[in-house]
Amino acid sequence: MPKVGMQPVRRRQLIDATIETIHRHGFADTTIARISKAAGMSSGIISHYFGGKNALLEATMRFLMQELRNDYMARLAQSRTPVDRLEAIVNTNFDEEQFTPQVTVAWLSFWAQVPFSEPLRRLNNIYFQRLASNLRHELRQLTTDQRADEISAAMAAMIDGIWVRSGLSSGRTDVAAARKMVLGTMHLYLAQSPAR
Amino acid sequence: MPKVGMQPVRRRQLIDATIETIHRHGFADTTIARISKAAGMSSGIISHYFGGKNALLEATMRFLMQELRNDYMARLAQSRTPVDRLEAIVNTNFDEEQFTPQVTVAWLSFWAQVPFSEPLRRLNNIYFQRLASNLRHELRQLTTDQRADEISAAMAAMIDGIWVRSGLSSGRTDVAAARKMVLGTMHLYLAQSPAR
Amino acid sequence: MPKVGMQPVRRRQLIDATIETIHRHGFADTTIARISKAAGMSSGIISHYFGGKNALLEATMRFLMQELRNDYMARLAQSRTPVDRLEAIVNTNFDEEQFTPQVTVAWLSFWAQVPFSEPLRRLNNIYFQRLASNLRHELRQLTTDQRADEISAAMAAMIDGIWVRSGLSSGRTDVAAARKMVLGTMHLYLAQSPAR
Amino acid sequence: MPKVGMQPVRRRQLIDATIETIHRHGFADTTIARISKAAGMSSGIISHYFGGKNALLEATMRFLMQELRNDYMARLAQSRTPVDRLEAIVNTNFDEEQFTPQVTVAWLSFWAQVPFSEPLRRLNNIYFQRLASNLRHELRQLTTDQRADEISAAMAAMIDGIWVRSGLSSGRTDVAAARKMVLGTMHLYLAQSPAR
DNA sequence: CATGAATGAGAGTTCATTCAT
DNA sequence: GATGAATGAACTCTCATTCAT
Repeated sequence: MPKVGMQPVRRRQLIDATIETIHRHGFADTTIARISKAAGMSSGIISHYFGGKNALLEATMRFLMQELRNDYMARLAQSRTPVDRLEAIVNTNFDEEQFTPQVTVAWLSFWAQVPFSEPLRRLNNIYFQRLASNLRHELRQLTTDQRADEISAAMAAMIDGIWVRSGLSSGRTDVAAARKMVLGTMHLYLAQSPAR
Repeated sequence: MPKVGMQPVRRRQLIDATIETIHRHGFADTTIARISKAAGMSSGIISHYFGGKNALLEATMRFLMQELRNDYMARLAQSRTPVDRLEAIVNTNFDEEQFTPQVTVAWLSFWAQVPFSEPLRRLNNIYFQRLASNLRHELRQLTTDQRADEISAAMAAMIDGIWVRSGLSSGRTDVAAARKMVLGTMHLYLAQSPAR
Repeated sequence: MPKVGMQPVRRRQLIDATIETIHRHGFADTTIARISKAAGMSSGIISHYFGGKNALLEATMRFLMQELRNDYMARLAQSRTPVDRLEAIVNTNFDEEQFTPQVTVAWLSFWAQVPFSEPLRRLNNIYFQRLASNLRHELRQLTTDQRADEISAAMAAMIDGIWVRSGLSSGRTDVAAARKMVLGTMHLYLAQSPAR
Repeated sequence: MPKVGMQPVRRRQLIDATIETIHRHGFADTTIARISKAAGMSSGIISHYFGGKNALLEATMRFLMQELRNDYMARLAQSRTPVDRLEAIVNTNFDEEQFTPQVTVAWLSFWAQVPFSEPLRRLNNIYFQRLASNLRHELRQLTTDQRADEISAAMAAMIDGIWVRSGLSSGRTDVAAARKMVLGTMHLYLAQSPAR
């Protein structure tokens, strides 16, 4: 009997190889041949496990989102106040493990495809909505709904802006500075906002 | 008799066709055949005028930057105070003419290529540095150097974040709201900053 | 305890699945994966039992010929006169069980491969020679050798022509009409032939 | 300016190369690479002129039908009586130029695809209907409608049967014998039929 | 100056076969 | 005996580039 339970392992290996390949060669030059070689497997394996290149790319983006999600849930468990949870959200988006050139470059690549791929668009909408919803929910406990929405929008734009700029810079971006910038802006806004 | 001075016209037509094609089909599916068809010319013309596809893409990104630059220079001529000029910078980045889905989607595409194309990286660095430099220069007249740098970084991140999010949303983004968000944040920061 | 005598059963199941698959997807799209799935077995089983895809296809064509042969032998046992036996030959070729879309489409597929496969060519030659030989043997008892050969050739061409046309038509061909056409032609020929 | 008017020449060259390749390697092993090599051109040319392999195959079958049609029209122009025209039909189907191993093997290949390709099915239906219609039209001037239909069916089956058997035999089939067999059967039938 | 026919390398995908279990 | 994971060669199609006209 063949080895059982290899599926999740192989899928994970291929997703890692995809991130690696996007980072090294760029989305446009991320080919099946390069991914499978990076994973140390044959080219046929991708169709075998994912059905095709696009499905692997979607799975990779979904995986990146899930990593953010997992990180957030872990941090959330240790947060008690709304401000704690807002910090958890920001810290998740600038986690030392996730906020690497590999990952930010991959996100940039996916974002460029989003307007032309329905599955990627759907995935990205989930990310956008989840971030906005999480921010709004906590902010609304601290100030008026309208003000909370404004602050949420500003924070979300700033977070994504830092991600883009990180993808575009060579070298690692300063995680602490990024957190400080977003949280600093938030506190500035909150200080000027009517309490709930 | 050959037409004289057609070169700039043809080049401009091809650049417009490139932006149009990126917006319609995405960067990956932007082919020589599609661009030349959109421009109503033959496929050979691109090598003829630009030497190759990549050179046309670089010229297109350079053109987009130049448009921003031109717009900024025009607004600058009418500005007297540092705050006026800061508003000019922000308004330029959210100009009704430039801040369209066509253009934001094109920028997103170029950004995704930047980490893998030396010419695009150079072009983007010019954009980044110019924006930072312009912002810093004006802000330093209003507060301390360190504070000015912080505010400049926050504003730049926010501007790029709004651009990304605009490229990723279908439909046009609200220009006035974008301006208000960035300038609002700026004024919030300045209000908390020591005057120069 | 391993099951004994499974080999013939498995082989027969795979041959049936092959005919089914050729009929459903066509020869070109008859893959190992499809055959084994239709048979409810693993893909490896075909190499296991037949050594490879081609050997299975040959075995399938051989099986179809054998079915015709068996049918003919059964009918022959009940025939007494040359004309009876000629009718047996024709009826065998248009037997309700064999002369189905499944089988005629499969024959068509095999015929198209015959010019390029030595094993299939050999098998088909057996079919051709057997049919001609059977027809000739009976006809030579009714008329001159030369005339018998002419009639045999005409009948054989007509039989194969009806098979082709049946494979090419959707829906079942009228078995009775086919028999009547071939036997009618035969009797027409015989009526004009010198008796032996 | 590029050469004009090459399109029909190139298309014809590729169709010839397709027939040649089918005859030499079989339908299943008729690849773009082999066809273009046989035509002395690059592999990309097929997509350029036909849009894809399937379209080339359809065009090839259509070409073979058209050749038969042209031959028939030429013979028809010299025919005066219904029997003359019936002979023209038969002679067309066993023309020395058309009835070659190359062509009969190609037809066999197409026939095997007909049940699985809508375009090929449509083309073949045209061939079938045209042959039947031509035969019936002439025969109905010689005997009753019902009898004419019977004779037409018998002749059509015999013609296709001879084509199949020709494709399956190595070496050329005797054209004269084929004509004699079909026309002989026809006259036999007509001699036994009530005059109109 | 401008065309578009032609090329051929490289892409994603399919699939018969192998073999450890 | 039987499985199905894994391979990699071969396929069709795409496309940037070249160049004769």
